[in-house]
Amino acid sequence: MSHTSGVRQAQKQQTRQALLDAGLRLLEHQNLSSLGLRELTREVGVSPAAFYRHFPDMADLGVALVGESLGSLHAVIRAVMAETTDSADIIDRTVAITAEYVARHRPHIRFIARERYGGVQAVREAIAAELQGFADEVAAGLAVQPASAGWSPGDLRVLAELYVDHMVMTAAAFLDVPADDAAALERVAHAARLRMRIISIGRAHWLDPQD
Amino acid sequence: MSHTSGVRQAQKQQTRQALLDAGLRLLEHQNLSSLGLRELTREVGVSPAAFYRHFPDMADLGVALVGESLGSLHAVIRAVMAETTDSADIIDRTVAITAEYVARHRPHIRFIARERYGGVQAVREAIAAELQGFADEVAAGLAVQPASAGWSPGDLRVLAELYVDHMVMTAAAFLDVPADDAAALERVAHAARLRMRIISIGRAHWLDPQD
DNA sequence: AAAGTCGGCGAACGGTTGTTTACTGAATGA
DNA sequence: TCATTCAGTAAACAACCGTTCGCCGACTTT
Repeated sequence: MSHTSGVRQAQKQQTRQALLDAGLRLLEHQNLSSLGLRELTREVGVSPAAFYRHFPDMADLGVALVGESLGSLHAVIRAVMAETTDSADIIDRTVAITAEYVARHRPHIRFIARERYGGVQAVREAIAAELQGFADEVAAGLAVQPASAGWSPGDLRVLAELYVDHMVMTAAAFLDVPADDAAALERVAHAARLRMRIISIGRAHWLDPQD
Repeated sequence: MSHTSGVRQAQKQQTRQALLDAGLRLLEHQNLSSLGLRELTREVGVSPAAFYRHFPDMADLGVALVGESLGSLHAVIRAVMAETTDSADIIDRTVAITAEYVARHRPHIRFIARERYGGVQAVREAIAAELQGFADEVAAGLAVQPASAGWSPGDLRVLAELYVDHMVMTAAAFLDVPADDAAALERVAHAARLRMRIISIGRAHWLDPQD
């Protein structure tokens, strides 16, 4: 049995993290599948061989980055869903939170957008699994809302996925905007709120007889 | 002044097309930015240097592929939008057409999905421009519909973009399904129709006072 | 204090890459 | 018919790639 917090382990974690950080930095302008092992270790300042002490593969580093990028979002989503207030401003808050999250984790989100349909299967699958997890949480949150009366579980799941996809779509739109262009940011946010309202109204009138 | 249809030109076009075809084939399982020039020419059966007779760049070949992939879609979209029938089955038809288009142009669509947020800027921009063109057409189609009364041009544009994004989203979902798994295809189609109905209902009730 | 563990290093491996060069030979136009 | 154009070639270039190897030296356990 070894200590989990020895100097050894700490130093190892440190260069592992340095690899992840440098990877994210380099991936801001290129694909995971075109990121070279040597290119990465050069950026960190370690020898190429050192890479293998931490990851067997570049794909493996990618999967680790997915966890780092999306892991902290679960808590955020849960927090948003917990506010059962059916009021209108929940849309505004959701969009604002999305904008802030993108602003604060720009490289992470860019990485996710790039690799969601990228060339590395293991990474694609990791992202898909994470997004499905989000959809699960959203679906659970929707299920307890009064507005969901009359919805079949399957249809509710589709609605949850629509919300998640919309969130991803919004995040990607924020990515295309320079972080300091307030006017453009507001335009994107306005469009996002508008889309969300359309969806919410559609949900509210789903069971209307005339439709 | 040279003939545009000489034997010379025809043969050149032929190997140019061979390069595009081979590119699409190889890009089914990898990124554009990780596709090697030699890898491509090897697949076609020409010398590496021959590539430069047709494209200055790999990025340039990518842009050409974007045109080939999305160019023929304009006509399809215009056709769908022309059916001003506000009836419910226009949704079913739209989804069916999307499914068929994906089935018939699988590698093209996969390429677009991969490179939409991929690592090659010129290609990203080409795709974005093409999608904006689609949104223009959809917006124009929506504008003449009675259901659009009371919508500002800006909001109508957002709605059009939502429809286009939804189409892309649906196409990407079809990509993840093996082309012969009828049950899974129908599941995706069902979800797509459901999402589109939610959006359409939201649109219809947009101006309701209670919302 | 001695023995063991293990993260990082330097060097070497065979192989691939993009690009340039001077060339050939068939289609072209006068 | 003869000169010209030009798509495609073969060869060479330096640069870079991922991966393996044995070794070192600091930390860790006994």
